[in-house]
Amino acid sequence: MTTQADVLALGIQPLARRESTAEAAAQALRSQISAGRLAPGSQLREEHLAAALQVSRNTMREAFRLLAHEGLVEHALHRGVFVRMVGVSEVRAMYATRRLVEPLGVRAILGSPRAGDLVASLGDVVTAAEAAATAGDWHVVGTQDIEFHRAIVQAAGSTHLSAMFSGLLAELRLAFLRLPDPETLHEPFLRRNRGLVTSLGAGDLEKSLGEIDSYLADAETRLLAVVGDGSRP
Amino acid sequence: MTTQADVLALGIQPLARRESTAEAAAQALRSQISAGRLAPGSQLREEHLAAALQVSRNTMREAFRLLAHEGLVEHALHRGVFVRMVGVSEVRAMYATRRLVEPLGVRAILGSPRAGDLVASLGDVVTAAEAAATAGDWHVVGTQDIEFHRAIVQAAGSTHLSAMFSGLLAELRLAFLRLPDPETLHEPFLRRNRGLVTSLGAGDLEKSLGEIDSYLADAETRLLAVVGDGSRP
DNA sequence: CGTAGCGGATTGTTGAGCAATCCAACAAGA
DNA sequence: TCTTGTTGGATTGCTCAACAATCCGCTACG
Repeated sequence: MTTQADVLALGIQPLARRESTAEAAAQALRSQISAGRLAPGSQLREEHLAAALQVSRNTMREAFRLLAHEGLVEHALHRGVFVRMVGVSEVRAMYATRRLVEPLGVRAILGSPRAGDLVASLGDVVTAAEAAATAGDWHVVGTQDIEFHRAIVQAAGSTHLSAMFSGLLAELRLAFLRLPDPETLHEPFLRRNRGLVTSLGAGDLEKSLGEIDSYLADAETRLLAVVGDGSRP
Repeated sequence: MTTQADVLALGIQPLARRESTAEAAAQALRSQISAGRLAPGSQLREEHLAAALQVSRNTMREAFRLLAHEGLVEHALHRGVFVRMVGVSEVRAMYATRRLVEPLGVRAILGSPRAGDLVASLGDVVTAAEAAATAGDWHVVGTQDIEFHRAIVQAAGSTHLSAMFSGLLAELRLAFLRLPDPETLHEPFLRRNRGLVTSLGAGDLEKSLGEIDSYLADAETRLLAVVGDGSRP
């Protein structure tokens, strides 16, 4: 006989709830946006998209709300929803946040008893990115770069911080979309991420923090150079 | 003639956009929840509330989405929306986050050239809370306590962090609702907040961080003692 | 040149309706 | 008695059609 206690002891969790139609529609838009097929600044008309995805206008609106909360689109009352335009001020804000948050992850990693495991899995991510770079797949490199930093913040152990940071990274991906030449941006970061893994592996807190800081300063500068030239300065 | 540049120079902002009906409905529920009239765990039936607020069911559902994203209610597919139940694990997560984030604010305040102004306005908040305590209005004391810590995090200068923290504090208010005796919880914190203002005013970073840390440890312990006894342990 | 209206297009909101799902109560079987 | 179907009512998920409110580009006018 299995008691309720037994079930709990097994660590069984409530099953992942199926996705609603609105969530599915949102996911469809999400992939279109992150693939760059829906350009930043372009308007998403509910009637048009509802017809394309074969859902009702109301459901479409619900999907828009989801995306708006994630920061992927902007909702202007009575005017419509637009793919988020990431400008100079947004990039500045994102990197201000990263400068505050990522060091927390670095400190947590080095202070953790499982520091070895954490650094090893970070190394795996960089290795995957390096392989993708060799293959010339810069889109994957970008994805792995984002994954790398998400993992760092995750190590801080705060669900709230992780959730916020995931949203920030999704926003950041919007900025990456504006890059004419992904290689120029991502190639140097690959080396920086590898360097960070090395200094983390050596347990050198000061050097690790320095690496993060220079990574962020460099990334911000490069992004601003590109975004600043955009249609909306 | 007033040009667009003139307008921008004056710092004039786009007029406060009127709220949509859904937002208004959400606001109504928000105040009901934070006033404790909608008990945590209770179900919100769309048809019933739509009738009460005299909006359509669709609009009501949109309001639910807004609240769900804020973490005030939980949405279970095909089962309905429920006022968020804050349990032991949620409280632990909230304070883990606060322990990471609030020190960032404290460091930012002491590192700012406007440290004096910042500390002064923090002092005003505590003063207001002390006045409310004298008057026996513990609900206001709680509000000011939350405002105090929101201001600290705001000083870190990250819009992302501030937004996340505001959500966290709204969640925290849900936990406060479960307190049978608000005075017991809030009274000691009043003194701690005053102490923090003092050490901030003295420019003592170590002491300030210590104050924050002991405030958080104390608050977590007290909240866990109450929440742990709740219906959902 | 600036602006005040006009009209089409789009969004905001409503209400009704039906399918899908949940849940509590009951019935059947070991 | 305990477990396992089954069923019916209640509630949510989604759609559809319609109308009101609002925005925006256009035109005409001073």
